[in-house]
Amino acid sequence: MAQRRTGHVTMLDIARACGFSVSTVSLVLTEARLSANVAEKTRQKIRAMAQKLGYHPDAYARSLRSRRSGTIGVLAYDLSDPFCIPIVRGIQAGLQSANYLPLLMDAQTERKLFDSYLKMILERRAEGVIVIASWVFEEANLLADIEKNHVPIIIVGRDLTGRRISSVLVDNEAGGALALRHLHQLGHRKIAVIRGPEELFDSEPRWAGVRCAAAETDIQLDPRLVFQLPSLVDPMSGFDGGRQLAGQMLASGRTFTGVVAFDDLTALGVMRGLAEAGVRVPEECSVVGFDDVLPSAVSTPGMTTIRQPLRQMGLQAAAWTLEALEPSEEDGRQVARIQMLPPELVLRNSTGRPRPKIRERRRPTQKTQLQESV
Amino acid sequence: MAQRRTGHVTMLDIARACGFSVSTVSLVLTEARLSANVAEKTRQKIRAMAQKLGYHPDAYARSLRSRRSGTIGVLAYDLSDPFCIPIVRGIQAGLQSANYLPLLMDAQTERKLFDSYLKMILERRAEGVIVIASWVFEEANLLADIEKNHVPIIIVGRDLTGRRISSVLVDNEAGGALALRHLHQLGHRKIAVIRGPEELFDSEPRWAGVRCAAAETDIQLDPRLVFQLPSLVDPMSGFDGGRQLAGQMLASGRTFTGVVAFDDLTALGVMRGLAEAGVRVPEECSVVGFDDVLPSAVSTPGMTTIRQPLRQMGLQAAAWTLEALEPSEEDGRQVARIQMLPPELVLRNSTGRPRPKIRERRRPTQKTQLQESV
DNA sequence: TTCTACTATTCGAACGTTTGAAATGTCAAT
DNA sequence: ATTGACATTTCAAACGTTCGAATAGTAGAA
Repeated sequence: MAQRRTGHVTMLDIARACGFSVSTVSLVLTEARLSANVAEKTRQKIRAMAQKLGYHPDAYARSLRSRRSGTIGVLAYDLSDPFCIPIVRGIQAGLQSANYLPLLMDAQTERKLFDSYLKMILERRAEGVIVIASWVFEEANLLADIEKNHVPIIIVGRDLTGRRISSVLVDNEAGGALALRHLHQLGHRKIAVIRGPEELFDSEPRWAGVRCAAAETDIQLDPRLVFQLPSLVDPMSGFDGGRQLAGQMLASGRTFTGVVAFDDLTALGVMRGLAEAGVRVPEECSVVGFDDVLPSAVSTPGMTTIRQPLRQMGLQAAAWTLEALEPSEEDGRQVARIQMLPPELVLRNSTGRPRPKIRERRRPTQKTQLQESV
Repeated sequence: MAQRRTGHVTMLDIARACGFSVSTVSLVLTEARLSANVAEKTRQKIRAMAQKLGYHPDAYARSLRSRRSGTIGVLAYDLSDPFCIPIVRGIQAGLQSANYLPLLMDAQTERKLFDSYLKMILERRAEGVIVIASWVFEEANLLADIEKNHVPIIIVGRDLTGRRISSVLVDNEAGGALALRHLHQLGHRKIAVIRGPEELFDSEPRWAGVRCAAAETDIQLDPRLVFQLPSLVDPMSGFDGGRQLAGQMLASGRTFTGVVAFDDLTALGVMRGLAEAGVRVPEECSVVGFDDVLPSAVSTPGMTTIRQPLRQMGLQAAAWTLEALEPSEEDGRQVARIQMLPPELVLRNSTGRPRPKIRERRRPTQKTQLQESV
C-alpha cells in the first residue's frame, strides 16, 4: 500500500507510516551515533514498522551518499574452468571478513565480454578489481581507465608486474620441476612432455621447470617426445588435445613410460587416449597433471598432479586488494608486488614405477598406492 | 587533477573541463533524444574529454535516478558444483540479449550465506531473482520480503510451485526411467541402484522413475541392491558415497551387472570403488550417471549419463524473469508456472552389454562403442 | 521594431540515503 | 520572566545522474 512507483519500500514509507521524519528513521535503522538520542519508544516503533513493511535499505542511494560501494569486482576469464572456483572461494573468504562483497563476473573466454564486464565493474564503482586471467588485456585503454579512476587492481594467475600490476600466481617453474622429479624418483627415464599452448602464460615457465629438472638428473628429453597443445578455447579443448597427442606419442614409435602433461584436463585426455590404445595407466605408463581440479580427483585412477594453492591465491589477492584501500597506502605510491606460491605434489594413482620385467596382474600394483589425498 | 574526494571522474569534471554544464554533458554522453539539438562541435568536445579523463558513468547514481538497476540477482547454492555453471551460463545468455546484468552470488552450501546474499540482492535492487537451489529456503521471512518488494523470483532445480514460485527443472522421473531402460536394452537384468540423499529434492522422483521403468520391463529390483546416499555436504561427498557403496554392493554377495547412480559424482565414485576391487567397467559392470557434468565427460571410460539440459534451464529461467518485468504482466496477478525439461541419454563408454560367456580381452568391446558424444 | 521560430544550452528538481546543523519542546535555575 | 541545559526530532544539503521545463541567442518575417 505504501509503495511508490517502484515496488520498493523506502524510508519515506516508514516515516509516513509511523509519523516521524525520514531523518529519524535513518538514524534508527543505521544505528548511527546520533541514534542514542532517539527515544527508546520511537526506535521500537520504527524498527517494528521496517520489519512489517519488509524494508531493505537501497544500496544505490546509500553508496551514492556515502561514496563507498563496499564492492570488489572479481572478473574471471572462464568460470566453467574448474580452476577458477577455488580461487573465487578464496577471494570470497578474504573479502567477507572485511565486509566487502565480491561482484563476480564470468567472461566466458570471450575478450569482448571481458572488456565489457571490466567496464561494468568500473561503472558499478567497485573499489578494487581482481582479475583471474590467463590471457592479457586486449584493451590497454580500459587498463588506463582503471588507473585514471584510482581503482586498485590485482591479477591472479599471471605475472603482470611488468605493467605495474600486482600479481599472485603459482610458481610454475617449481611445479614443472616437481612433476618431472616425481617421475624420475619412481624410476622413469623416458618421459614425454606436453607443453601448453603458446598464448598461455603458464606454458613457458612450466616447460622451463621440466627442462631444468631434467638437466639436474640424468634424464634426456627426446625432442620427438615433446609435444605442444594447440591454442585452447575452452576447458574441453585441453582434453581433446591430450587425447590426440597420446595417439601421436604412441605412433611416434619412441618408447616412453611417463607423461608430464601441461594441466589436468590434458592429462585426463592423455589417459583416455592411452586407454583407447590399450595402454594401462599407471602399469604401462604414468601420467602427471597440473592444477588439481575436481575432475582429476574423481577420475579412475585418481590423477597424480601438481596442486596449485588456488584458495590461498584468492586469499592473497583479496588481502592485497583490501590493503590497497587503506588510506595509509594511498599517498605512498605503491609498487607492483608479486607473490609466487609454491605448488605441491598430490600423489594419487596415475603414476607408479615403470613396468616391471615380470608382468604382474594389475591389482597388487594398485593396492600398494591406495592411500590417497583426495 | 579534476577528481574529487573519491577517485572517480564525474560529469561535473567533464563539464568544468570543457566549459559546459552538467546537463549538456549528460545529454551528449547518454545520447538522449535531446542530444540531437546539441551542436556537433560541442558533442565532439565533450566526448573527447570524457575519453581523455577516463569517464565511466556511475551506475549507482544512474540507477537511483532512473529507478532501474538493470540487474537480476542470481543466487547459486554452490558454484563449485559443476552442475551450476551451465545453468549460470544459460542465464547469462538469456539476460544479455535484454541488456540485464546477472548479479552472481555463491552461497557455498551455507544457509546463512544464502540468506545474507538474498538480502543483499534485495538491497542492490535487483529487479528479479533467480535461485539455483537444491534445498529449500530457511527463512520464510526473506521470501515474504521479496514479495513485499514486488521482486519476481524464479527457482531452478526444484519444484516450488507449492509456494507460488515459478520453477524450472529437469524431468527427474523421465531421467531415472531413461537410465534404467538403457541398461535393460543392453541386456542387464540384475541392477543396483543408488538413491540420492533424502533432503535433496531430486532423489525421490528419480527413484520413482527407476521403479516405474523397472515395472514396465521384466526387471525385479532387489531391495538388497538398492542403496541410499547419506546427506551430502559438498560435491565430493557424492563421490565418496558412491565409492563406499560400490564396496557394499560387492560385499553383499548379490550379483549385478549394472549400476544406476544418483548423479555423476556418485557414478564416478562407483567406478573408482569397482576398479579398486578389480571389477572392470564396462566389461564386468555398467555404470550410468545423472547430470552430465564436466568430470564425467573427461573420465576414462567416458561416463554414460542422463544429461540435464542445464543451459536450457538457465535460458528458460532468464526468459521468465524478464517476462515478469514487463509492465503488461504486472497487473494480471501471475500464477506460478512450472517447466520440466526432458533429459537426454548421453552414450559414452561406461555401459555395455553384460559380460559375454567367452571372456574376451577388453579392446574389441571398447572399440565398438568408440563414437562419443562428449 | 516586435513577434515568431528556431537552435543551443542551462536550470532545477528528483531518485533514497546520510549527517552536521538547526529547531522544537521541556524543565529547572536564575 | 528570562535564560540555559538538555532531550528529541527535523532541516537541508549533498552524493552523480536524468530530463522536462526554462532560458538565452540568433535570425527571418511582419
